[in-house]
Amino acid sequence: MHTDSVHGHTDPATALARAEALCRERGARFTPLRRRVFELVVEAGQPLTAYELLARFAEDGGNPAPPTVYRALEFLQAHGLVHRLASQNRWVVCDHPSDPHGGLFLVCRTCGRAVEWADEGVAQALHTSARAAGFQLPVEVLPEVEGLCGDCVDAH
Amino acid sequence: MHTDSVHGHTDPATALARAEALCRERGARFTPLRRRVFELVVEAGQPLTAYELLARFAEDGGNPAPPTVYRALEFLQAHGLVHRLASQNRWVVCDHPSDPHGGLFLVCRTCGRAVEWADEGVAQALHTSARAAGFQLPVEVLPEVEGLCGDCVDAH
DNA sequence: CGTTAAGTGTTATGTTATAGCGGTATTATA
DNA sequence: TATAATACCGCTATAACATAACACTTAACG
Repeated sequence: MHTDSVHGHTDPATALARAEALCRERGARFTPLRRRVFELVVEAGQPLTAYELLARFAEDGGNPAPPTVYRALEFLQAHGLVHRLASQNRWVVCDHPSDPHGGLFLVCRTCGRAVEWADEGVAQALHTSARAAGFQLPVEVLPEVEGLCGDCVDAH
Repeated sequence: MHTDSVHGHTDPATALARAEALCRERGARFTPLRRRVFELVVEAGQPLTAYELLARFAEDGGNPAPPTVYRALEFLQAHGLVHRLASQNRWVVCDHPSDPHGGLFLVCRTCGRAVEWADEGVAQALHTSARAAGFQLPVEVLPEVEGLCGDCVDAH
């Protein structure tokens, strides 16, 4: 029942095509720089810091300064193509940029991998709890929690 | 039914006495420095950055370097006397250091105030969801979500 | 094709956090 | 109580994360 609620396994080419289509649809410019940043985040397959992205540009022979990368990330985030993991200072691809986001990020304390897990139960519990506390939450909330992923549990 | 599940309104003297007792009980040293850091966090009544704490020491005429404050905060956190809001890079007092922590942090986007709201429903939903994703979470999880507090909603 | 807005390069700087060393105070142990 | 072991803290330096501000280029749109 939860088996198809996980995201995170789209292949890079598909993700890129989807991102491009989404931007075209919205009249947003998927420039080479933004495309490259997105591609790097997709290829990483796990959350990256902005400075790790800078380092990968350097490997390419490129040499952008931090603001360049941060601006691209902000653009991608604004269009739902990546998420910022605030608790990790890292950025991660979103594989379902057009779907609603009710759920949570599960981040493995050991290997660092993050899974975006859709679950209306969590979203509802959060909203109910927040309302009881007098808080108004945005429609989409994506809390981040740290734990151990299955692989790392198995590996003791 | 949720009316007594909020924390955050203990007066400073009580909080200090409680912290001191808890440390004595555990054989942990509640040194003047740690006491002072705790006191500053309590008095603030809202989440503070480490550098804001440093600034308050400076007002006192003190002059500690960052590691001094970070170390004290780590100690206090280890004993459950403060929480680190990872998404905010801020630290906030915990008013119920001996009780279990199932719930969430509600942080106001506008005024910055944070409320630690106990709610087993949220904790359960998170654990259920995490298990479905193959993750193992620590017993106590305290996700942070941003929204608008009642006061800031009222003030438009 | 010229005007405007958006995007990017670049420099500089601000903010948050930690490594590591050496000295002092406290605790444990004999 | 002497002394060994440990915990604590001051301090310097630097790492890691993030943004302000301005100049220049390119794309969008009449």
